[in-house]
Amino acid sequence: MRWNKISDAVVRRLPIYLRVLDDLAKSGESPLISSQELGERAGVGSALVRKDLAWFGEFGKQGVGYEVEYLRSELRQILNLDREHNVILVGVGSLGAALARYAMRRYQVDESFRLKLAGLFDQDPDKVGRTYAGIPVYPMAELNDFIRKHNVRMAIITVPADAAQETAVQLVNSGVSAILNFAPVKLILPEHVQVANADLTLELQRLAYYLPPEKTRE
Amino acid sequence: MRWNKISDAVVRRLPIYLRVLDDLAKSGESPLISSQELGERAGVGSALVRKDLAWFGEFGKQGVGYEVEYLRSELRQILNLDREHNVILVGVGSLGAALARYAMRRYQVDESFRLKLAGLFDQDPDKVGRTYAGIPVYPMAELNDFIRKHNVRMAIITVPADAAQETAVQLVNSGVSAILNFAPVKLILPEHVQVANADLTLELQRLAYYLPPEKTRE
DNA sequence: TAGATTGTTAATCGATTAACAATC
DNA sequence: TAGATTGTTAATCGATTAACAATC
Repeated sequence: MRWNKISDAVVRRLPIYLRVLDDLAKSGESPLISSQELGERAGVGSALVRKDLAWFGEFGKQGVGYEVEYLRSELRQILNLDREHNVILVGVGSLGAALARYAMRRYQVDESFRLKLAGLFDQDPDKVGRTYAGIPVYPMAELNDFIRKHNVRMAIITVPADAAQETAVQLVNSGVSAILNFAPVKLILPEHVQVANADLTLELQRLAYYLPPEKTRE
Repeated sequence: MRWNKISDAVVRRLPIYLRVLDDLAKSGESPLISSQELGERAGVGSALVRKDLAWFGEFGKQGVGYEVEYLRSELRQILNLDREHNVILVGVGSLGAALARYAMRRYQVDESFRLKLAGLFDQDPDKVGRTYAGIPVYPMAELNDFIRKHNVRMAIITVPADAAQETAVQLVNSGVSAILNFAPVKLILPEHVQVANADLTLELQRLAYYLPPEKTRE
């Protein structure tokens, strides 16, 4: 089954639904959920919930709702989260190191989190050979081989802005097709590569727009 | 001047335009830029660039384009980036500490970055009193006073998921109106509070959707 | 069966793009 | 003046919401 042409707006909501279902499964409140309830918890209208899910199949029962466990497992499959993926991180600065710890803990604690940080890469010889959260740092020269050997399709970029584009191209050339980019740079890459930007500066600057005018100190 | 009702889609692009102009100013390529060129560099259509800017005034000259320096300064004003803002960060785990270093370095290196990390907060007594990148960690009990005293309107949340909602409410009650939230939780807050979610798990799960089917090892 | 809720179609809303007169 | 590019209006596109027949 291939569902081409699902809009990104839809795909972005699927992990949100999944999270609601995970919470529900953990708390064991009810084995069933209506689009109404699911929408409320996800912050989305009920009609939109039904429409989003309907793109992928008929998961509910009229008059009843959706089975939490069933829908959960379907969503995991749709999101490819039913199998493990090796992920690498490039750029082991303080942010990179923090994310490595974060991802690793998550992987160990939550068995449904199937994204495995398999290796870290850095250009600095002083960092190569060290480990963070048990994950070794490799030199950039080994990037290509590592990606191919471990079938890495997903990568996190935490290198400085001026190295980001070059790093991304290397990753893509080696076979990576999904990138979570923390560098404040718009990456220019082939169409088939998916990029998620975690551009904190942009977010902070956007927030600043909404700040109220300076209150003069009384 | 108050421009109510500007859509968030528009506001999100302003910092992108600003970044392009900053780069241009630094490289000194040209004192003028057309909506065409600006759009290309920002990854946006030229008509949209003109429409976005037109919400706030007439910044260009027909037949000529936009003056880089002038438009830059206007955008900074619109985004409230022409004055300094005190920001606090709550939750000094490894991610929080990394972000603190990141923000502080940025503040020191780039004089046009006017967001100043004024304090860190943590519930753990062992962390209180320490400093990160020169910024002291305060106990949660001092949160309220600190926010009022330093006129803090913006905060970064890096506490664990189960503490995020509570933390956010405290911040808002003390006067914070813009939050960058790293906890994997949908915060429920009054309308007037702006929240930017940096939910890495959601981003990674979304990226997983686009991964190609597992290639069987040859 | 009666009540509830899905899946889906039609209506609405909002954002982007195309086009062009105004004008530098 | 001739050429270029803005600011803006109208057309298009896409996403969300409303409504309801189908059906559990």
